[in-house]
Amino acid sequence: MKKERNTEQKEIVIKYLKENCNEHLSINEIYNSLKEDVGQTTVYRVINQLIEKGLVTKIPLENKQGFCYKYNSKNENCNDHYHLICEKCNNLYHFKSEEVERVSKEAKQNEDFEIDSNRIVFYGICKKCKNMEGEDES
Amino acid sequence: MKKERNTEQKEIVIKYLKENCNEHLSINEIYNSLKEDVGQTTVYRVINQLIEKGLVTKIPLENKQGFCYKYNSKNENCNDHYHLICEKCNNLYHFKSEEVERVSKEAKQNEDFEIDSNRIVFYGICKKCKNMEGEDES
DNA sequence: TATCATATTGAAAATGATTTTCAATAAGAG
DNA sequence: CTCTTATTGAAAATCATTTTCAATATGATA
Repeated sequence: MKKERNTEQKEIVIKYLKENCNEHLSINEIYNSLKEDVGQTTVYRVINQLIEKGLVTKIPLENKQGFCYKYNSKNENCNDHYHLICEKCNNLYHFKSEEVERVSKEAKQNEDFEIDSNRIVFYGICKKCKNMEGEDES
Repeated sequence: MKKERNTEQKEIVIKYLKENCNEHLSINEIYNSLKEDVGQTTVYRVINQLIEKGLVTKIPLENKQGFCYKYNSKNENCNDHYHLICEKCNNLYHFKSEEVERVSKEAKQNEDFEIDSNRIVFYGICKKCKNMEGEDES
């Protein structure tokens, strides 16, 4: 039963995540913004602590290895949308859907699986990349 | 315009993937099964070729870095289910849902985003882990 | 069938993301 | 103020994946 301590670095990371709670950040984005005050190892550590507490959501990147992270501020409107990741450009889009709730219910009923609404991600092709298709293969 | 060649190794990997087309395999599982005939680098290379052709789907692992792969045999019933990954045990479950189709339509209409039906993954907690909850924190 | 250009292979090295190690520091309880 | 120990950060270790490059094998062509 170790007691967690409050440190300057932890506060800085949390502050930054809160300020950018509607973006999905890579470790590098976070570290580069804070590198004068917080080491990379610590960024990883603080974020992992926050994930354990359920305060941060980790979303796998497409194609590349690595993840992006997002602070789950329950006051903000971060629970009412889902995610679309484009397989071509890797961009992440927010997606409001009325049907997703029903999918969650189906999963619970049929599979007894509790879907984590913060972690619903669909992969595919975004508008931009769809329009560019064929431009490079004429 | 390089012409692709047919090699023994390529055939071995493809054969193995086809035989296990209803499982999601990590590179290690594949490599360990074939290591007497195919090198690891080649496993990676062949799989990447198949992904480019759309014959193999790559799904990010949860928590861990890395991916798992699955052969998309269009004859088999691999297009009629989606995926649930447990955040605790990392197990992957197949999930049949009638609602998911509607979500895809919504995404197309509202966001002009073409969801790749082979790559729909929901994260959450599976039955087994839900039941175990609390056992380690009394 | 023999020859040849080059795609493919695999071991080793390189890369990139993340974790571990460990000595130095600092939080906070007493 | 002191002391225990959680935390930090640089460097090393680890793990997944890609790149390099010399050796090999494919398949087109003579």
